[in-house]
Amino acid sequence: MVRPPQTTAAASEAPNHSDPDDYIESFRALSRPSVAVDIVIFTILDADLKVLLIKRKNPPFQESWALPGGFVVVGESGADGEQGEDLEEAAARQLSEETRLPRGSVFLEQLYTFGRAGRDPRTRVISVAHYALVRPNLAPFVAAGEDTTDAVWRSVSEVVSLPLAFDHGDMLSVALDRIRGKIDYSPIAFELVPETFSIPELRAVYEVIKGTTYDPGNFRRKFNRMVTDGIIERAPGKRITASKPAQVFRFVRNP
Amino acid sequence: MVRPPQTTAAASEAPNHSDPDDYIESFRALSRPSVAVDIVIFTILDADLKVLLIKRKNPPFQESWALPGGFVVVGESGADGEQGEDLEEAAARQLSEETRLPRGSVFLEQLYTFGRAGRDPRTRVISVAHYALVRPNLAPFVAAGEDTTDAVWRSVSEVVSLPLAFDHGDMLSVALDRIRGKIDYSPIAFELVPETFSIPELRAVYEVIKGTTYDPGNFRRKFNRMVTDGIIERAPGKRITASKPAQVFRFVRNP
DNA sequence: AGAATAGTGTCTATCAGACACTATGCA
DNA sequence: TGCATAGTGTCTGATAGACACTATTCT
Repeated sequence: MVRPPQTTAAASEAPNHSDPDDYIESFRALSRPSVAVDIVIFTILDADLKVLLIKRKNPPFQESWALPGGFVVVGESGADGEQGEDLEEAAARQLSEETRLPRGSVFLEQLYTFGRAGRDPRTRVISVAHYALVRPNLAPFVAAGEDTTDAVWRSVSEVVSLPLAFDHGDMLSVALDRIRGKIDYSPIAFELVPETFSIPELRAVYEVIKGTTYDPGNFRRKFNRMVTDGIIERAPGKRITASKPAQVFRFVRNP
Repeated sequence: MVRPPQTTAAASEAPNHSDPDDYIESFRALSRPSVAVDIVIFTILDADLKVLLIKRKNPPFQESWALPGGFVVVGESGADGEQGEDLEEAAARQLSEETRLPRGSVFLEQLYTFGRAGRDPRTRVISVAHYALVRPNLAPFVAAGEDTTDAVWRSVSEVVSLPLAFDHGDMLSVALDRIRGKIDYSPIAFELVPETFSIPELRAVYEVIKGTTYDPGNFRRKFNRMVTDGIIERAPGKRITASKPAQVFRFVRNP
């Protein structure tokens, strides 16, 4: 097993506080945690909000459920060379490795950075948490065969009362707060329906995320305003339901 | 000058992909950037939004203006020992070192993590940006004598068209977006007035941050509702102005 | 007395919530 | 034909914006 490098040089040499750059440099040497990226990946299946979890095979937290994640690839270089991958790159790579979905087909955004000392018992790890939204029509392709990856969709309502590895429970809470707040003033709901969708389908997304019901008439009126504002537009075809088929719409990315 | 430690062991040994833990460990060894904390510190002085900047004395970006910041202290230990300071601790320490204001007297919150490869030309540095809000009655104590610290309050309207060191210009933009959005649905405006304040004073905060004017009557009505809702309460005394003195209020933290 | 700003009242357009009602396709 | 759900219409209360007006203190 590869051991993390030791900062013996920095630790043994006392910083020279009279030279500010020396002072800074000594702190930089002392500040070399591992940096990870963890992702709270949501989808909606069976009118239920799901999160993608992985069962850990190794300690610590062996056999616990955890969020997908991994370490950021960092190059060792100065001004000229490569310094490794961007944080968004690391998150996108992790996301596509875990879901096997093509890049760009999944909404991905930085969430919050978790860096509490001791959050990983092995060594100091700072994790830049992200969240992702997978359209329900793509979700069945994720974790389809459990032989490809060990990831499974689990109901959020069950998972919140389940101890997750590390501080992943906190990450899930923060991610839930984020999407519950953000759905009201940003178009993230359109990331949790197929490219074309009916108003009742969109309403179901709001109801699942907010945990309340919406009056069908009032909800429709709100999105009819978005049609006249050009934010969404009618799409050809109809959505077949158990009764009367519904008109489908499409989100206009740059109205 | 202290050199950053090299991860020669990890770089020369090929990861053993058949053992997942070995694989992970090798990535962890490869993922040891420096981690910094930078802070966008706002206040309002002379009816103008200000940000605290520092003139860099050393390369890179020598003589450029930069945000206050510093490296996170990270311990080298496993399960039992100390792993260093939390991110919030690092930010609070940096904030109090730079402003000399007592802890807890300044609002401080994590903003976003900037980790683009190459953002620091020396080595890979990932910076967890924060923002802080200093009450205007405390602001004059900050950077009062330029002998204590080298920090100065600069007008945001000037700074946005000024090249800052590293990606600190991006940090400022993100921080501005954040407070402009958040002032509408969270009580952060109360962090930019003295503990007691008049309605016109509070209105001035909104006007400076949003860059618009508010109708005095309509604005007052909104905050009168907050009085009846117990979010703010009348405080004794009056605020002396050039004309009619104004009633003062106090924010009720837990109504 | 007059300037300046605090503070009140009123009209209107917009929008959310509640809810009754109509339309249409499927079993 | 009846059921289920799509889709429409209407009433009401809350609120934001525009703006006219009154109140109080300082100079």
